[in-house]
Amino acid sequence: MKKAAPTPQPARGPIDHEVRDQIVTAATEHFSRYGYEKTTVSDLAKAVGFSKAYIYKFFESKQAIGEMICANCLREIEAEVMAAIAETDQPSEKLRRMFKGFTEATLRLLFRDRKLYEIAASAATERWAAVVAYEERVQALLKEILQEGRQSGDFERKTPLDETAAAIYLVMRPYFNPLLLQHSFDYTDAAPGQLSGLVLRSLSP
Amino acid sequence: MKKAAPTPQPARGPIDHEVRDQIVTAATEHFSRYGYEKTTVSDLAKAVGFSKAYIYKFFESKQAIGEMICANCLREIEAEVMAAIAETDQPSEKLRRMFKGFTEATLRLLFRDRKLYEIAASAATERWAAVVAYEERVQALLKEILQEGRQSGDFERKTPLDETAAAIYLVMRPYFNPLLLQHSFDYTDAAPGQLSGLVLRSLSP
DNA sequence: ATAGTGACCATATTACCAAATGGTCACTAG
DNA sequence: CTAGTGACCATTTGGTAATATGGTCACTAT
Repeated sequence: MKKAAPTPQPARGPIDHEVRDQIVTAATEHFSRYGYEKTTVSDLAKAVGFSKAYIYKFFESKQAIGEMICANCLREIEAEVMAAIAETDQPSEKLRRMFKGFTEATLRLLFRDRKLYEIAASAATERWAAVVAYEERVQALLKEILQEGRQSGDFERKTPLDETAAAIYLVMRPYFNPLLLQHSFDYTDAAPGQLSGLVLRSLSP
Repeated sequence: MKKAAPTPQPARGPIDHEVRDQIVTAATEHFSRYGYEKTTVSDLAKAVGFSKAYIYKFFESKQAIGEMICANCLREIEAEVMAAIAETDQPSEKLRRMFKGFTEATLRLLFRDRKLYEIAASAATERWAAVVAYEERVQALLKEILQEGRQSGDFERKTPLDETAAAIYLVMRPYFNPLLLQHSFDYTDAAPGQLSGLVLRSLSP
């Protein structure tokens, strides 16, 4: 019962085209150097060597370009966390790493890639498709770990899986949603540990 | 080992003075009707019938007045939640009510008293003394409930109390910090229930 | 001494207009 | 037909001068 995201691929023009990639590359460069707002579509056009109008043959809007970059960014974070998770077999340790990994990666986005954060913030506020998809994937990842833990006997099996997953997601959310994380700087050191602890206690059989 | 809050009573002039109360009354009225930013100190002076300069005999700044109002507001929320908690004896039910009560009260502040929310937001962002004190009181309340539950045998006793309290506080925080709550509207219905459930599972002996 | 204020200052806000930006489209070159 | 664009429009944004606001202080009246 899962409908396609509101804007799965509203892309214009040929999906697979050299110029499209050039635009994305230029946008990544410009957005992360000068920021999303400060970069104009004309800047990107100049960088690619075409006219502004041509950009719009490939992207519906500036936001659509931002959405690409943002999606890449989120995929990167996700990949990093998944790598950390894959290093261990214990479901409980996976949960801990998931928590810590997302917090650190999001934090890095906020500090190291300050400019890109700007996009992520807009994306989260306006609930761009890329963000909705990201959140869904994170929830799916969480559910996988939970199921694995249930099968291995590490986690309790009484509470409905969906409820457990939803609750744990709510616990984690403030630490990988950039908007929320912003208001939790004082806690980012201790929170992942303390909260994984609490969550794992709640999962004990 | 608890130091006094950074600004316990930086109040100017006589603490107990009719005019001070009049100012607070007028400020409550104006702030909740027109908003904190839109209300000028001169407006308050006019409402009270004195000159603007006289206001400053009682308050160090406009923010100090806002802090008063904000503190009242928070005390009200707190009182309401404490009343709901006092209705039951079961520590687990107390926790549930605490969670639900704070969420609903904060939500009401956000919607019904939209104008006052403006102050609460500034207060939370800039960590005014009133907010710091409020957070400390909430944590203390939480600890009380936990200790009660431990003594009655309802809650586990292995995990250090301070750690349990800190973790649960982190779970609750997004729902009674106005800044965070703002980004969680989609979850305010389900979250208190689901999260109390998770927390209580983590507390089971 | 106490209750109270007008006049004043530095900064923040507003109001306004010119320039810049996101976005479209009819059009040309090949 | 395809690749590409200059000219154009409505809306934002940026800059700036005028105004309003937070805050102080020397001062008066009692």
